[in-house]
Amino acid sequence: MPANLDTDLLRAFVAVADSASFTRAGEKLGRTQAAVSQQVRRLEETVGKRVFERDTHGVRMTRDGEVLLAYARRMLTLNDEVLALMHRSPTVASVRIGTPDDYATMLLPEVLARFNASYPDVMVEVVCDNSPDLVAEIDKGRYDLALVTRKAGEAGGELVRQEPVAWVAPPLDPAPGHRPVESYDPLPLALFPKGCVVRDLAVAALDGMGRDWRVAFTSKSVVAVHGAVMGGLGVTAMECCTVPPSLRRIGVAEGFPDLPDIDIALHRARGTLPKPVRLLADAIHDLVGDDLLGRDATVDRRTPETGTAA
Amino acid sequence: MPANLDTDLLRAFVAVADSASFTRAGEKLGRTQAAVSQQVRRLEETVGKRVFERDTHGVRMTRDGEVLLAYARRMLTLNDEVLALMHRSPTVASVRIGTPDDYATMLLPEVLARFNASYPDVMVEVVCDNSPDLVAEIDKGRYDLALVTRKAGEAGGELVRQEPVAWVAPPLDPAPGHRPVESYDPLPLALFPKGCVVRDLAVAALDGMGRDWRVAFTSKSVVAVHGAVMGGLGVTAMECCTVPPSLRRIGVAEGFPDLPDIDIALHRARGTLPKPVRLLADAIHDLVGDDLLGRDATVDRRTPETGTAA
DNA sequence: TGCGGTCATTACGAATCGTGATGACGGCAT
DNA sequence: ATGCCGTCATCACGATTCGTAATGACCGCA
Repeated sequence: MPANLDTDLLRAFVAVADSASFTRAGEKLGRTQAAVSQQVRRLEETVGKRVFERDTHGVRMTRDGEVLLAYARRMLTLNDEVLALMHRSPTVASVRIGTPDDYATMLLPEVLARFNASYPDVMVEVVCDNSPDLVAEIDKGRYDLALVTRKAGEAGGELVRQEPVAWVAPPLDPAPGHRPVESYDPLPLALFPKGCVVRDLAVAALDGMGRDWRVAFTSKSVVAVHGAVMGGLGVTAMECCTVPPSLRRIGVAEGFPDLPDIDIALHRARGTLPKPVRLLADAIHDLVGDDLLGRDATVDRRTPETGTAA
Repeated sequence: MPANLDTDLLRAFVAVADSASFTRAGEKLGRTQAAVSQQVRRLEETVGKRVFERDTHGVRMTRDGEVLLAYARRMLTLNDEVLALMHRSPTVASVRIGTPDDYATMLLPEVLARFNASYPDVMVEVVCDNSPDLVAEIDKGRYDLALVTRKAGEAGGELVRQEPVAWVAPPLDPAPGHRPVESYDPLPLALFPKGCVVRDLAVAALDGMGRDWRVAFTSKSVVAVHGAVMGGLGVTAMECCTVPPSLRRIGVAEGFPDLPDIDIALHRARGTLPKPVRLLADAIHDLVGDDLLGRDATVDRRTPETGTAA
């Protein structure tokens, strides 16, 4: 609906305003005086107002011209700024990856550190959101990559690795007469908000065995969930690779249902991806998929049954 | 030197960014998809960077594209703003007049009041500066009119009226033994800054009769000079029409030299002036030139000799 | 393997734009 | 008064640009 002011015309207009002369403006612009005259005329036609009072011996600006001049200068400044910005600085290679908070905290730092060691020029931007939203938005081009959780065997994205999920409880309190929180009924849970795949698995498993539960704590932040469990607010379920050593895994021995593994999947934005993006995707496959991370000495991979036998 | 980003191209670029599709952007713009494709290509050529990663099934923005997008939006916002501004509001008739501080204070208010009564729709903007600067700048189009002082009979501008200049001293102090300030030697003067015509006349006249003087006070503001004289800091010279009744005129009786009249001249900007400007110019000629102002009962025109005879 | 969607490319015709010449007008000097 | 020089406006023309329509290449999906 609104017309577009041709930037060339604005440039000519400003030149005339500055030099108070069509002829000198033409010289400054490398154009003929006739060209400048026509440019100003065209500009005046599109704004619908006369911007200069011409006369056989000079040029004066009208009030409307002064208003336009201020805007024209701002527009040209932006024009020049962005051109300088684009032209000087070589495009910095960057990758934008979306991932849930837990992977961003427990999985990615190691990957990014190693990746950065190999490709120090690539800037990586990590955005946290829950997995379903990430999958929905990657097709809109908001991310180059998305490392998300999906239910085992589902479609969508490339499988990076399968990851066991464990129940996690606070450390045992040696005080006499203390009842562990996992024996409460209904069972208090510290969970991620709705939309989290592991949350769905956990409550489905509890429902399947007829165990009552309630949500005692919710946060999108994995460290907050850690803290809540550590503080005794409840138990949680999370991927083994995100369980800190200070917490205690529990399982069938404590009367908890087995939880299926989940997939850690990598989605790529559509289209031909820039090289840095492919490089980071490869690094994720290599480092996350090859058991190099999150399964080392501090957090071993033993199943809860063996690991939590009292 | 810097290239110009065609606003049409920016509009197309933003449309593509918003719709994430060349085809839909084309529909939104009323163009063909092919046209949009070429527009984006041209834009990319002028910025020297690829702004979209295209692909057979969609479009994603590059990092450079995001930078450009922010600027493009700002530029288009300015574009639309100024067009709305220019298109909606009818040009308000306005006149910009430059004049020295003393006329602006003592002469113009009356003129403008009467002018406004006849032409209430015309907005008058008064800018104060000293006469030589005003004359220099009116040719640059900064003013429509300039009402200035010039030496009697000089060229430049239209003579509005001739105005006598008088020496002005503080009221007499009846206290016994008090010496009037005009008898001091060197004579203390309260003057306008350099560039003021009356100032030049005054010091030239004093120098011509060999009287010593010093500048005791300087201000561009006529009321400040009034105050300085009233406070006894010194004497001054000013056009009769700007002498307030509270001050005392002096002249040859007190040993002061006669001062030549000065001209009050009206300059017009070059070119064909808008009607409101011509109307105000006429009003100034009528009201200032016809002795209707500044020479009435409160400040009469009698020469200093008769007016200050003790 | 075709269908339907994407964007890119091409050829061509119309519209635009800048040039160079010319005209009108006013100031200034002769 | 008259001619000269400067201003901006106008005009016709030629080169360029731009948008269209048609076509092609490619990919995902059924």
